[in-house]
Amino acid sequence: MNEKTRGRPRQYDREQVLASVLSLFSEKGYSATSLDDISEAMNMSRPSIYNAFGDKESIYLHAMDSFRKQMRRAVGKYLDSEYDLETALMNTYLSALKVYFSSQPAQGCFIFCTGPAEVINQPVIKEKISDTLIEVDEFFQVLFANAQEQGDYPKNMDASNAGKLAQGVLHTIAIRARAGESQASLKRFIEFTVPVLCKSGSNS
Amino acid sequence: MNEKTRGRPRQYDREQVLASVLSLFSEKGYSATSLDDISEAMNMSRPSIYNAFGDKESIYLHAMDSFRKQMRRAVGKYLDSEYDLETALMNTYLSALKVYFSSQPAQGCFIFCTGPAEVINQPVIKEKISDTLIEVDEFFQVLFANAQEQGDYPKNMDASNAGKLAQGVLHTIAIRARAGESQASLKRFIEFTVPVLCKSGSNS
DNA sequence: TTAATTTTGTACCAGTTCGTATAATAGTAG
DNA sequence: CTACTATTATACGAACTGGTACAAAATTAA
Repeated sequence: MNEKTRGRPRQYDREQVLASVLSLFSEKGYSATSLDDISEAMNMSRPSIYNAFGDKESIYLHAMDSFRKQMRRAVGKYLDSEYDLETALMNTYLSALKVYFSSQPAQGCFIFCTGPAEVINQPVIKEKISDTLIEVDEFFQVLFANAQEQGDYPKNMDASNAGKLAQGVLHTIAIRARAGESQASLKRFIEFTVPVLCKSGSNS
Repeated sequence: MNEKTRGRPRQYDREQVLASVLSLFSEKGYSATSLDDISEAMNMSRPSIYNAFGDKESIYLHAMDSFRKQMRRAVGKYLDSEYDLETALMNTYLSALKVYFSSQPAQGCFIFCTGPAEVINQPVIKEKISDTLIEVDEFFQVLFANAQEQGDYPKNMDASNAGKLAQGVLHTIAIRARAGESQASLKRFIEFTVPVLCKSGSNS
């Protein structure tokens, strides 16, 4: 890990500056953030940044990866099937809520609040967002499929679309948090929603 | 309507240039759109634009209003209580889907795909988005409340949160459309989701 | 006609944008 | 000590940014 390499040693910590730029992009979005802003936030000179992370778009993509990693750490454990569906969903949403409200004012989901604006003219960002959608859809789908095997969720329901709906809840929470809705209000929304997602179709 | 006023007559049609700039902002988002872009799209000189719509932020707000009006025209009729809940929801989503896919490539919802990125540093945009959230929440809430009165939806359910969830479906569809998910796939998603929203809680 | 009023077109500004060429710096390898 | 290598700092540049001063143009009112 701490191998000695040739050349002048870098003065920055990769994880740390990525966290800084993630926070910056999360606040201002992609287009409104300048390389000067980035340089200041990272405390690195422009050429160093370019050398380390590439151009602006590439920096943004690194920030997206960083955020995804953060979210995986926060909710990945709920894939372990020791949780029943309702608990897993509830914990997942509450963990996400914590992240969405982790700065003042709340900024919601970095990817789904700042990314979509750039999608039309930045194919690489579009690809990354699409990729994220798929990963999260699959995360939730597994939750529902597991529940089906354990008799916790009706087998005639489509776990794939159930997963999409579950991610949809995440999207709306993210947008609402960023738009100023209170954490308490969103928690109540989650408490309403989780049973709806779990019980749906049981009488069809 | 066509009253003669003093001064040089304007050469632009207000609705028309608003449609142009809406389309432009929808594609590029707020920050990535320059006044030169706007000037070209509107076919108006910079000072004329400033005189007619104010500064860039103000133009964006006008575009948001324009989009809201468009959506109201598209789905407003489903508030008429001659539709049952399931039909009203279904029609609303399908109408929205049409708007989200009305250009190539699909751009989803102008407000919820391009707006959130700007929210943190543009209080006025934040306010407008929050306002839109409330209006749409109320739209759906009325649908559920009406259904409750007609025995179509369980009275022990919270129509307010049901409305929020219904809008959440709109958000996720908008994001997914813009990220490249196909219209057919989203239509299937809607067909899965609507019954879930309607039947929820009937056995609690 | 003349004055008043509104919109339009030209031109400009100071500040910012992203990116890079060049050189200095700080370490390792032999 | 001398190469070699990777990172850092300075400085620059051409293009673009949002906004506006000013004068010309096109209409109505008197």
